[in-house]
Amino acid sequence: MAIGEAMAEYPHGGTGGEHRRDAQATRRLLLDAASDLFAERGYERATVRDIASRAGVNQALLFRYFGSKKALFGEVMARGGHEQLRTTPAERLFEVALRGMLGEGRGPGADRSLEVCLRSIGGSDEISEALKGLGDEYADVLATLSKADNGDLRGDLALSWLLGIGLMRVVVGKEPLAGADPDTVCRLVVGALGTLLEGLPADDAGEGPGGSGG
Amino acid sequence: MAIGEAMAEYPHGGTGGEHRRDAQATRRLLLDAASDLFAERGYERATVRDIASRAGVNQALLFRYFGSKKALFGEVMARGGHEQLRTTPAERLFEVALRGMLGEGRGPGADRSLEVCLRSIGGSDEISEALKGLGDEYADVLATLSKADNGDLRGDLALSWLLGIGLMRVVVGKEPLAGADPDTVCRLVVGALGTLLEGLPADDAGEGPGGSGG
DNA sequence: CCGTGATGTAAGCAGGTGCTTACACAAGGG
DNA sequence: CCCTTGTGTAAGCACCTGCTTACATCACGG
Repeated sequence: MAIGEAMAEYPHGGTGGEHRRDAQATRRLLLDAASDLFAERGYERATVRDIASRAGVNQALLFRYFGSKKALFGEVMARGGHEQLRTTPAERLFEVALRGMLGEGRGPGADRSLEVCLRSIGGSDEISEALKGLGDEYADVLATLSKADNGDLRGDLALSWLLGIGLMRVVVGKEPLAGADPDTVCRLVVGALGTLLEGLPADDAGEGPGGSGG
Repeated sequence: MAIGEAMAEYPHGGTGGEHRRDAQATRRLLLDAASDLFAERGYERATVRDIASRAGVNQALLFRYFGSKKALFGEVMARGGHEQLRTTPAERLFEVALRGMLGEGRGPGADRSLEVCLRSIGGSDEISEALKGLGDEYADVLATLSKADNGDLRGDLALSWLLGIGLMRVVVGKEPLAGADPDTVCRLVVGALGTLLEGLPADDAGEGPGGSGG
């Protein structure tokens, strides 16, 4: 995943498989490793030693290139994220983000920003601020889906549900939610949210309580 | 369980306000301090030194009386919690828990178990297991509010929203949700959940998107 | 009175954390 | 060639963590 995506051409034309001395390449190695570990363990539990080890470099380089663990976290969040926000129309954002959280299209390079957020809760206050910032961007878009005067609050509530579902499913692993079919979950949630955000394109939003097949 | 069963009369009949050498009393002091700090900072960020300091006793006593930080956490969770679960009828549980999370009736001695859960996410796996257990109890009750065949999944989804709202409001402090009127939030959420759990007593569940006054 | 045991305390230990420093190796230019 | 500059590395520092140990202090029984 992380390795081998830009190791083709080195400035000195190295043909060997060994990674020669290339600051940009090791920088990216560190960023990739940090992205993975932050998503897997959250900010606090991902140690700089683990990150450097997974990147295959010395941890001192991490501080030479990024200055501090927090700065590295900032670069990770700034790099990976926001594609989903930019490329997804508002009325599809909730479902796309929800399906991303439910594990669909969790390929390499997928946007795991929300996952990182969930696993980093309770860390330092500065981290919480960074996470609040990302949440704001999502909530702002979701708020446009309601014409009510408290549309921004409704956007917050929709985002809350999104994160709560991710919390229980990805972080806690609570059953039966953790093993539930993404389609079923999505249908139930989007249907219920139709009351809150009338701009959501409901599959079959009006379905009764006994509806959805498992 | 262990506390409060022999507190009233001291063996030496002490009438003074000063706490004499009383193991039960210091045990309770430690439990109270731990309860507060776990709720404020979560499990990991609440250190045994802070807990002992807030209790006004030496930290060695913490280990003498509880053995380990994890055991202390277990006693805290076993002591405070579950009153809400036992004393609240199923159809009111969601709203009561939601209002508790929204800050109403947050007096001393209130059940902050869910708050502790939220702030302790990402800690050690054993802690996550304990939190999953508490979540199971809530979700089981909520699941009874739907007659659908996937009622347990619907219960999980309702609990997810509850925790997600607490996450954004209490832990992250995201506006406008953090400062929103509990009544408004409750009305919006319970209304939307009416689609999911038909057993919820909706205030005015059928309200349209532009309804609720802010 | 002193001894015994429960209670409280200061100091320390082993391990982990983010971060720094002193040094080794590889290029490029004089 | 040597010297400078950029890159990689091992070792260590200062601090914090949960937890332990050796010691003081009080209540009570002889």
